[in-house]
Amino acid sequence: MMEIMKKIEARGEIRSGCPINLTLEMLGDRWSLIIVRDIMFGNRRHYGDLLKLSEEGIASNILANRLNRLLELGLLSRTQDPTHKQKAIYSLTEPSIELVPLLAHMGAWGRRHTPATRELSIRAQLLEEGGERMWKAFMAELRSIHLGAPAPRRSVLAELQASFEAVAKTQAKRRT
Amino acid sequence: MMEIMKKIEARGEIRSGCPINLTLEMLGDRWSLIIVRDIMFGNRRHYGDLLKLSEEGIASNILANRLNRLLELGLLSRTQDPTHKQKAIYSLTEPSIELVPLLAHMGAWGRRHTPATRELSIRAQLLEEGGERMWKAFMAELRSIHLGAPAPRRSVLAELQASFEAVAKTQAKRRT
DNA sequence: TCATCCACTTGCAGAATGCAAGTGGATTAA
DNA sequence: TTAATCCACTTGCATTCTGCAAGTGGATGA
Repeated sequence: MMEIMKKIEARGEIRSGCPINLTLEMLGDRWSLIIVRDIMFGNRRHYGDLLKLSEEGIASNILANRLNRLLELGLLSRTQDPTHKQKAIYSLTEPSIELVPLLAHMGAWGRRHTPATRELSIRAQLLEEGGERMWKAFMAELRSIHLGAPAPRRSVLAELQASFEAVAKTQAKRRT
Repeated sequence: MMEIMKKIEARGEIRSGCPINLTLEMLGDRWSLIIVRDIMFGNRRHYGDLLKLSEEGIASNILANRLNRLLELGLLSRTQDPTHKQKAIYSLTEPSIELVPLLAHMGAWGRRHTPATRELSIRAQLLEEGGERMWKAFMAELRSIHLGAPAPRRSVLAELQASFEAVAKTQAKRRT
């Protein structure tokens, strides 16, 4: 926790000791949480995946910059992909896994107050309806995927993905 | 809801229909949520209050720009102060009042993962411990203050303020 | 062997940020 | 009545950030 902020502190960026302000200093830009979201819900683990599959079209230099920043802040970790010398694997850390409730609330708020598409909202809807119980299960699953913890029985990721694909299919039909 | 985003849509800023992304397009910068926080928890209702009492030292042009943006997005409303022809009163709207759970979570996360000061964390701690029950009561109070709804019995704002002042007092002693 | 993949980097134009100073009208204290 | 102050911003300007397009050098696969 203390070490997380040392870099930011060193940069002289801290404007106040308010926890909301400090959270915004770490994550309050257009891309950092988008990247965390893609790693968390989309299981994108490589730079190339994050770049090419990006729904919002992040620029390559911005992606590189933000990944480095998130590494420095301790919100991501980076390891070698054993199958490919040039591939790096980005993983969530405990602090970023604990962003699950925050992202769930952001999704819930966005679903109510922005023109989010049904296709891209279904995960947020499930997560909202699932409540804290589901968030806990999801966090346990993320700890298994990203931190090597034992795998839990329930796979929230699979549930979310199944619903997304079901909706995507009906939406595709509707479009024909 | 639809109208809220029309301005953003018109600006051609929408990058995807994901609710998390759209929430970030509205609020994902260094200052917008800080302003909402100050109006919500600090009951700052005038431009001058927001500027001079700002813990983080927001610049006057940025404040003006963000207030306008938040007005356009429907996250704030502006009325005349009847006691002073030049004074404007900024109020929260239903969408911004519904940011309470999000801000509560941000405070909770920040308390755990950033070097927030005890003095500025006490409100976040109370709000975290109070849980959804307290958030609901707080939102009812905000609807009374900002939207003219009937006043609820419980004043969460008073509770938060009392605790903050108690901590501020002991912190002041400790500093002597 | 050679095209492709990989994680970035570089150059550059335009936009956003932030500091300091100013604006003109309304209010208040002497 | 007059002068100082308050009020909600605005303006000018230097610095930083953003985002597009193109490129880099080494590893991989056909």
